[in-house]
Amino acid sequence: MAADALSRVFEALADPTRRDMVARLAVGDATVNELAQPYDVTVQAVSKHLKVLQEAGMVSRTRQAQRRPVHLEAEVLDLMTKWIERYRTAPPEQGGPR
Amino acid sequence: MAADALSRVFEALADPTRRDMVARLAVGDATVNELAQPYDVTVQAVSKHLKVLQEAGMVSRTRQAQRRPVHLEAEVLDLMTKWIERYRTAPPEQGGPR
DNA sequence: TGGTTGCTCAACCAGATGGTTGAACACATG
DNA sequence: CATGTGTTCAACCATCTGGTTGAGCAACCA
Repeated sequence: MAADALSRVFEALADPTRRDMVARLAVGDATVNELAQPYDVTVQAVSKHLKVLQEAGMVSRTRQAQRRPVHLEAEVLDLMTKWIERYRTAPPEQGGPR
Repeated sequence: MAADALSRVFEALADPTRRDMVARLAVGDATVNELAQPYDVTVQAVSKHLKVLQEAGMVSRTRQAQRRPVHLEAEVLDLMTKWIERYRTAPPEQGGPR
């Protein structure tokens, strides 16, 4: 995949599992195990997904004993929004991109 | 890649070349050759990129003699915007997603 | 100390992606 | 009809992706 920030964010959200995780994290921080629970994949696979989100700057990790809670960092979404606003058909307000 | 519409749109825009093409098409329709001109790849490669954009519903093709002009269909971007708005840190207005 | 829990790293695999070249199709024009 | 232009299709290739299993590390607990 291309290495630029915008590409990483779009790429990260191109996977429904990852979008789902973002939705889950919007409710509150969660551990890898908690995030893996709804899905029919191994914890390792979920850990990989998180790595993608982390490299896109969308989540951060802390340490809490042996747990590594995941925290949503939604600021990067604004990067995408700024790009998209330029090409939307239905401008949310006049005057170009916010 | 996952087959759902939202994933296809995110995926399509995860490539800087394709984003660039969208930017070019926002100015006006263009043929495959015109679109390929700025890039250091074959016309076939550009044709493949267009196929991705088309399958994401972001462009349509007509026929004009032997040319097949490409037209931007920006409506699908709203799909993405709706998703994103839910998780942005800086809500453009109160009251949840538009 | 030794075991258990939470997580990551490494190696591997099947399938997708983005590029190539070469051939073919569609249409206009000599 | 033959040739040139614009585009796509097919086959191939290297690399990436999303999954697996197995091993290992870090921190708590008995």
